[in-house]
Amino acid sequence: MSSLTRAIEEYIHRLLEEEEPEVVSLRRKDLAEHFGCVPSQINYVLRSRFTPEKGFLVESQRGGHGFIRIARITFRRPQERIDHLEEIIGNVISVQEVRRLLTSLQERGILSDRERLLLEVALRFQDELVEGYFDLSPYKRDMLQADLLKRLLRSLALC
Amino acid sequence: MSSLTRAIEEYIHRLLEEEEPEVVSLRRKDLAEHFGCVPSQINYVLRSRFTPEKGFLVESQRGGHGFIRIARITFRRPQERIDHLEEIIGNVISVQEVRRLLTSLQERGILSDRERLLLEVALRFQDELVEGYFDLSPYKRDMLQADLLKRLLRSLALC
DNA sequence: GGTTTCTTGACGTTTCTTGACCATATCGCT
DNA sequence: AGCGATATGGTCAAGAAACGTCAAGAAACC
Repeated sequence: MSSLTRAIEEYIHRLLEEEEPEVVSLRRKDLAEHFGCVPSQINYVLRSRFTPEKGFLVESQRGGHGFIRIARITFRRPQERIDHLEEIIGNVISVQEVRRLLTSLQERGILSDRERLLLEVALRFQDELVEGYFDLSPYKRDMLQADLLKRLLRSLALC
Repeated sequence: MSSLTRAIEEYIHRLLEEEEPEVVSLRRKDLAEHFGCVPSQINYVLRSRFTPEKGFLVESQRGGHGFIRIARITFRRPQERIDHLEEIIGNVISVQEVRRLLTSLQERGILSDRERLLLEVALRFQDELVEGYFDLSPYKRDMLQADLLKRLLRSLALC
């Protein structure tokens, strides 16, 4: 009784691995039929799993010969990756968003297990400090968290 | 007899030991049923026993087909080595001393370049934060840095 | 006896699935 | 070229299925 969303996600990932230019094109209706679900389920999978934060771009076109095209974002220079990360993190980031981002980076092999652990501990420590010691508002805490995260990830992107 | 929490903790530890890549995935509801307790008890066990500081990463997802995944990152180490680690970092007070320890760990190949970088950046960031925002005395700042570094090193169970 | 840790349960939030209804691109016919 | 028909894909909301949070009281610890 595995999840439908996960099955579709894995299917698309497999397609991407096979394709050479790391782009796949597919029909929403066909894919939905293949999995025996409503077409809008495909949109849900794309919206939740193939986001820019996870390193994907999705384009589509309606009408006759319509299509959905999914591409991996690739970075030529480290600076591009840094810019992308900073854009995603923004000025404020919640604990949950941090989790998701780190999980994604780990899955993509950008972060090792131990590096992730260090990031988690550093973020937790700062959060404890800022909450317990200095009693800042949750919003301020999320701001400081974004700052720390950006700083840490930027340092890694450079080596 | 506060055995419930311990029983659940041991159960999860046993699962982790069986697994090859030390990761287990479980259903909160099932586990709670298995132990005849409320589901939130599982959260308590995870929060208190499977923290990043202790070398674990916990991820979860809500909603249909939700799950809780627990990964053990740091190696199992004999108690004497853990004691040894405690002995070394427990006595560290100044940032200088911790720096020396870091360099030594790095030279011995126990800490990677990237990991060292993360530690340095986290350290510097916290110091700037504490100095600029909260205006603590240099002595206090030094202590907080040492605390952070000790926490990070412990999480990796290095030594 | 006071403090920390544990246990429970009420209430909150997120994720997934489905379906009705909306928007738009292409084609074929005038 | 214009226009309707057809073929796609998009959005949104509702309901169900998990998991999370928080606070109060009990138990254990010192």
